[in-house]
Amino acid sequence: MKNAKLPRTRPSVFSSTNNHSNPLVSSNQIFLPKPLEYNESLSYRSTVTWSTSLSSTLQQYINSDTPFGGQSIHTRIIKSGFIPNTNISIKLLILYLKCGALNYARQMFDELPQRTLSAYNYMISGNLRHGLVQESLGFVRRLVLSGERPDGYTFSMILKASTSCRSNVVLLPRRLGRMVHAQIVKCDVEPDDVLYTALVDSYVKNGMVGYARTVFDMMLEKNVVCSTSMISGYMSQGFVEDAEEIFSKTMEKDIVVYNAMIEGYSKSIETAKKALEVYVDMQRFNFLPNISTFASVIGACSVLAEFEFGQQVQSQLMKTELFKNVKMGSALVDMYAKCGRIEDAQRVFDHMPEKNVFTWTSMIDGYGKNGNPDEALELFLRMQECHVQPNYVTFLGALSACGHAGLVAKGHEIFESMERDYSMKPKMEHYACMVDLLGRAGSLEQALKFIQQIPGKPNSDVWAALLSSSRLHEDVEMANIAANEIFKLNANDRPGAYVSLSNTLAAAGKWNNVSELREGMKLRGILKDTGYSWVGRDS
DNA sequence: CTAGGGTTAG
Repeated sequence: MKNAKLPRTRPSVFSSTNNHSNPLVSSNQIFLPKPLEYNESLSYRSTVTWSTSLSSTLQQYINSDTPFGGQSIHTRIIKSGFIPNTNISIKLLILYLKCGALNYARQMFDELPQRTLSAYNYMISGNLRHGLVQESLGFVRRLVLSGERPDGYTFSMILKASTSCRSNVVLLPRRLGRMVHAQIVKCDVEPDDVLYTALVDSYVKNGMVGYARTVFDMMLEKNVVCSTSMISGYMSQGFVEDAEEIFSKTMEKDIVVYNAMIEGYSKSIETAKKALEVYVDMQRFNFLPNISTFASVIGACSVLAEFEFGQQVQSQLMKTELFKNVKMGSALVDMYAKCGRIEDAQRVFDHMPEKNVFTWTSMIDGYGKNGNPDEALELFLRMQECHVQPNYVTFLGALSACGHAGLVAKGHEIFESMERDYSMKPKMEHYACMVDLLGRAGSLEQALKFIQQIPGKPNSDVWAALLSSSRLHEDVEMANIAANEIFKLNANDRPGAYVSLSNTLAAAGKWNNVSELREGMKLRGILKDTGYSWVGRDS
């Protein structure tokens, strides 16, 4: 297969799709000039004319919104036996990239007489834009091996590739960002705004806001794009005031930067009210909310349980075409459910033309949390009847519904069906849910036994579930076991475990033990005399 | 040919 040549006459790249029925495509083909017919007997001069004509026709297809029709030009070239020059080959390559016909683009690339830096960059960009990160990085590799030196375009795409994928695709992206940064310096590439922004974003996406800020400060003029990255970075680390400072200094605001603020604010209950303010504010400046705006502001309403504001947002959403969107519907269902407005959630749910696993999960979880676990489990069944595959969050919702209803046997059944029927390996969260289920029902011994048979090391969530059940049932001995396991595990969870344990002791009237515990915690440095401070910045 | 934003749990 590796050495397979292009067919003399190609099958349509889009034979599987319906593009020929797209009226835009056909009308486009009428308006575009047809290249001259190639004739073997034409003079050299005519050949040049034909090439020029082909080249400009291809360019028009590339520039159009409907590049698909351009493939017919390639077919005609092949049929005529004409050997296209490099210019035309590159244009065909760009055309195929734009169409998403990446295998054809690759073949055009491989057949080029010489591969220039820009040809590499086209391949890197095209593959990246169609989500093929591995392929894209493969061309980076080939570029480096060819001895050609990458330029600013290449570097910004490498950074984008490393941030647009999950860590297992590129090894250690956290370090990769640093390495690329070093290579940029080494290759003597003078970064422009775009490359600076890509660097800022790469540091931001890896949680290194300190480095991001350093690069950000190196830019003489901060544009709205890099400010947005910086804002998202600060927001994701909880540095709200730093984000606000950048936002206030951003002169030419656009919808994306507004959305970044709304999204950042919506993450915590303390700031979510500001998310609503920005949402109102941006509309005063005539920015119409788009799909991201709606998603974030609906999220803010969920956090605040502000269903009345949510209703207004919904009515604005209804005026757009976005109300049909599954993500929007799911966000609304979730919002109403989180606000305790389960009948509103159900109404949105019923009117949705299309539902996905997110929609079902939100609804199931909503019923579970609003004191109707039976309905939750009923929905869980109906979802499976509708052939929607539950995911691991759905199982958490179903299991916690069982926990709230005290349906221990049912919980076990669902837990077992997870692996048996869906080949999904339970995660620690599911084990924690089961411990909660058993513990809540008062079977603390059984919960402990369950923990002991968990494959792998139980984390502090699992022990915390046992601890809170112990507290619920005032089982001091079990609370001690659970809290001690947490003390051994995660420093961040110690204060919480301490509070829970000392409450259990207090509830059982064991005041001596409470003060003993307090002294012991101080000695071990888990409890400080003054308040806690575990807020730290990176770098 | 290069840069920024969006749904589900605890």
